[in-house]
Amino acid sequence: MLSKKTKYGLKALTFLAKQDKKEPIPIADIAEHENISQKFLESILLTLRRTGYLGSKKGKGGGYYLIKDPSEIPMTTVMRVLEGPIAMVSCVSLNFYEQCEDCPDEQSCSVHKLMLKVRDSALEVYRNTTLADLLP
Amino acid sequence: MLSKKTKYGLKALTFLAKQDKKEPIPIADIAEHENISQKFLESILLTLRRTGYLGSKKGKGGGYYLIKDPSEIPMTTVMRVLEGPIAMVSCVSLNFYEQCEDCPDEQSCSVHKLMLKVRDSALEVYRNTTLADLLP
DNA sequence: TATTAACCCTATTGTTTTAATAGGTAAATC
DNA sequence: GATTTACCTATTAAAACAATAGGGTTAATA
Repeated sequence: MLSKKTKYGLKALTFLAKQDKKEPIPIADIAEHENISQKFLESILLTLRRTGYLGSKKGKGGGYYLIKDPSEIPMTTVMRVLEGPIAMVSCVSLNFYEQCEDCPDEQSCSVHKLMLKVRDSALEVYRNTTLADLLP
Repeated sequence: MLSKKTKYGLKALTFLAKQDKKEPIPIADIAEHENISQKFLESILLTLRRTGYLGSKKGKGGGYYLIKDPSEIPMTTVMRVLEGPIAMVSCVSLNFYEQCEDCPDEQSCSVHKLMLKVRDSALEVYRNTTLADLLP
């Protein structure tokens, strides 16, 4: 299941992408429009800033805004930062690889084989989908 | 992340598929060969029986065995029984659909849009992969 | 420079899910 | 009828999740 963190993060990004003017939007505004706990959203936006696609400005008139055009923001980055590894098992993860402790041989492991396919298909979706594709 | 339940279940099915003779294999044997807690595996195999692909026999000489050929066992069924819905959000689930409580309009929801794509791609993998494809 | 409104950070808590354990029941075989 | 094996119920320990609380810091504005 998708975590609420990711769900809220995506909704927040979409909300920012929909803004006409690219002025900073306060957290409180996003939280209200998307029905998200403000404090929770705060931490999510902080996390999202690590993607480099999201900028923020402090003080009066401040808030969050997109640095890049939505069409330049791929879901691979967003999903990895919010949800973590795209792979369902660490032994098929590109960015978070770890050997399975209980698995004697990766090549002959059925779980490995299946999850490799699933990862590849998910990756193709995320790579070919940008924030712009998610707008109404 | 894939649950251990699913991981173990897949390993157990693969182990059964690899057997030359199709005689029942006791849980204890599967558990030992695949390094799985026997009690945990018990409940997993019970769950898997609901797919209709797995048979069991009690008493001496009993155990679990595949009813169908591995090539006739698609991953869609196995994954749904073990891991639950293939969709990452209930509003895009085919078999476990539920409306999101916080979402005013599904059609315009960015999460819905993205997760629909992800579901479709995962579904394609699971539909086109049988237990036979996972054998070494 | 004082104020304001926003971002930033740490810690805690309640809930749910997961992974496993324990103990007993039912059925098949010898 | 003793043994073997699957079947069922309940409990628990640990982890992850979703939020809450409270305060601290920063930077515009007046």
